[in-house]
Amino acid sequence: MLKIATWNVNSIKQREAACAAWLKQAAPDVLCLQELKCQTEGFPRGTFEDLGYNCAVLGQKSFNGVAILSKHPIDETITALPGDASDEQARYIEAAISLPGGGAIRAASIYAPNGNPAPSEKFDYKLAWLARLKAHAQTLLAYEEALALAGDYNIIPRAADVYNPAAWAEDALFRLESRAAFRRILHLGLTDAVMACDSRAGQYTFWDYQAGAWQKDQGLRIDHILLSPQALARLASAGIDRKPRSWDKPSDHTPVLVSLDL
DNA sequence: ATGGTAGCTGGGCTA
Repeated sequence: MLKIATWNVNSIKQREAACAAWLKQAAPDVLCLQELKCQTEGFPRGTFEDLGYNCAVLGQKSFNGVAILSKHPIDETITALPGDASDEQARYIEAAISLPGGGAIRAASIYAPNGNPAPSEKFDYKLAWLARLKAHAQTLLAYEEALALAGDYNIIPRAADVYNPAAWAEDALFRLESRAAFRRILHLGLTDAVMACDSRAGQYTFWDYQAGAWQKDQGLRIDHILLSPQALARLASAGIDRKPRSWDKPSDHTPVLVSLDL
């Protein structure tokens, strides 16, 4: 069984120990990380290599930053989302991974822009970035491989994925433009793995640090794993591990996980 | 009620 996970850690330096602890207990084959908030050279590579993971890292000073950890060999890495050579934000990394027995899977770690306030230049950047992601996803789907696009999409797909939809109607995470952009990506032929297994409301992946959001379970489902048809055909289970959000000094996000029969 | 928290950085931005 191949386990692929995604986790926005909100600073890998603050979350290095938690990340190592979670890797030991959940033992994913692949972990996509977002919001490293460190430069590539500052990534605590040794900690993860000691646990048996290869690391592909795209860092940036202060903000953003994405990585892919893999127990299996990483053959090829792409460190930019095509479509805008002037975009310097570290929000996308993709790896082709060889599996034991001769198979392979392609995985991307995605950190989509937040986009608030909306409307604004930030919101325009979010929508443009999502359009680039759609174009690239179309390219990848043409390979007809097992593919997982995993990460923090900063999009609440449905009203059932937010504790108070009315309060979030004008937020960049829930605006119709954002949800439409997400839906256009799905319509290429990708499947939201958690929804494919269980479409109930309240499967949150993020709880704000403020106002006791975690204690009141006032969360959002904004972290997603999208699968190609070849990966979906092998989907065994998908879910959210809430435990790390309850730990001391947590990230505001918690991991999302899929198991594939590969 | 224009707060409240966290991280990076060294004042303000991002989320």
